[in-house]
Amino acid sequence: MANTDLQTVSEKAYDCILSAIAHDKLPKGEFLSQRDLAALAGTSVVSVREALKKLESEGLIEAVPRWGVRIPIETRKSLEERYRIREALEVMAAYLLSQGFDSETAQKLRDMAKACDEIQERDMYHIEEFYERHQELHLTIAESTGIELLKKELERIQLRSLLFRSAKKTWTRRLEEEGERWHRDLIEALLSGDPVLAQETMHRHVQFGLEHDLEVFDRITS
Amino acid sequence: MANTDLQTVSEKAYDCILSAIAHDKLPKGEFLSQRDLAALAGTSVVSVREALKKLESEGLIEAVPRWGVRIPIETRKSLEERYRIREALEVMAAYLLSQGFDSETAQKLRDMAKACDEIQERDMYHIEEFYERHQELHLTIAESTGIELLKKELERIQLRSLLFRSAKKTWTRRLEEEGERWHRDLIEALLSGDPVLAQETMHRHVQFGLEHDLEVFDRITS
DNA sequence: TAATTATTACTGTTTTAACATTTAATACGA
DNA sequence: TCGTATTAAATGTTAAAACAGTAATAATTA
Repeated sequence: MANTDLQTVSEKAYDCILSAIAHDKLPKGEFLSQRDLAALAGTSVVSVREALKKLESEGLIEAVPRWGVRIPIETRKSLEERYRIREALEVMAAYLLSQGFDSETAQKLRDMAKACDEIQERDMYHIEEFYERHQELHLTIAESTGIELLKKELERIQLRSLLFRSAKKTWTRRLEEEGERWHRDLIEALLSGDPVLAQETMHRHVQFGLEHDLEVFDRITS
Repeated sequence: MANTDLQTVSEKAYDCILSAIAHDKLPKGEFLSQRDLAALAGTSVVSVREALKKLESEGLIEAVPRWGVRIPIETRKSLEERYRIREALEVMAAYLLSQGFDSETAQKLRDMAKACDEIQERDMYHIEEFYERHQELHLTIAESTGIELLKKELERIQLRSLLFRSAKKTWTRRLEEEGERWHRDLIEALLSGDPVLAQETMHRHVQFGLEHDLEVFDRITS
């Protein structure tokens, strides 16, 4: 087969634009010039158009035929909708995981949960690292179900949170009030063997995440 | 804004290839020539590449960089994985719908369910129409929750079933054995106001769909 | 001066052609 | 006849230019 090491020019453009979105280098809500994006990425227009097609499928940009593309502005509703999909997928993951797992993955999940809790307790200003580990933990949960598509879809949905990431530079009081064994408790519920407990705990976990993000959102937009 | 009536050349290529997949005009599992696809669609190569990018994001083709694209061969596992995502989304839809709806949508759903049941009872050889109405009903359920993203994601996942559609030209005994108020019962459970009953009924409904498709799949591949 | 027309400079879109790599076939030599 | 080298055709990929619209500006006219 082909050498999959060196990335395609189109992928390079994708990474470039994605990074620009993540670091708030691009204006939101207004249409972007594809030629400017090509200049930014150092590629031709068709390569950025391929990249934009992928970004559109991930919900990171919205495209209007014959008009252009723009980065959607996060709203309270888009936040809630995204969390509903997350909840659906993650509760399913919790159910499946509670139905069967090997001791190896169990240990891995416990370790990752512990790492999450410790970052949160040790230094609550390392928020970037916390979010990274937190997302990694949730993706690993999905992966551990054996349903590959579940991880893939969750990853896709989670990518949208980049639209809101730059805003989440600070903790909310909610996070501090959570117990110091927050994620470890989640994992233990998932590994308890009780599907109802697993689903219920995951439900509350995601629900908490939504409320947290909404609090940040309201603070910013006010 | 722009005239959204006339479709883009890229969209035309998309429709063309999608139709070709749905009607089994393209070989599965082996790599396809993009130039041939361009000739088939009557467009240039870059336009079909844009179309392929979208098809890839929907899981209808898989792409290997610098190598090509091919239509994935449906397997027992891919079937099960897809149904797991469906279940996650649809159970969520059932929960949300049971929590609140207006009488107008309730009536619409009852009508659609009745239509489904009647097609099934009247003439069990109109399978194409049945599947169309059935899918329409489920999408309307998702839509009625008010979470637009839920319908969108379900639509995306359901599109993958095209890979298997050509095989589903016959009923299985399972379908005949189902009660003649099958879908009406589902809708009544969703509208009962009891979230647990709603979720549980939807769970069984999707589970039944999986078992049905698996039966067809096994019959074909043996 | 105000309104209208024409021109210019942008936009997204699409095609054509060129590039780079790989597969297949042919020709050549032992 | 077998094996190797060379050539030819085909592939995915990318860039550059042409196309088709739109918006804004400049020019012209009433």
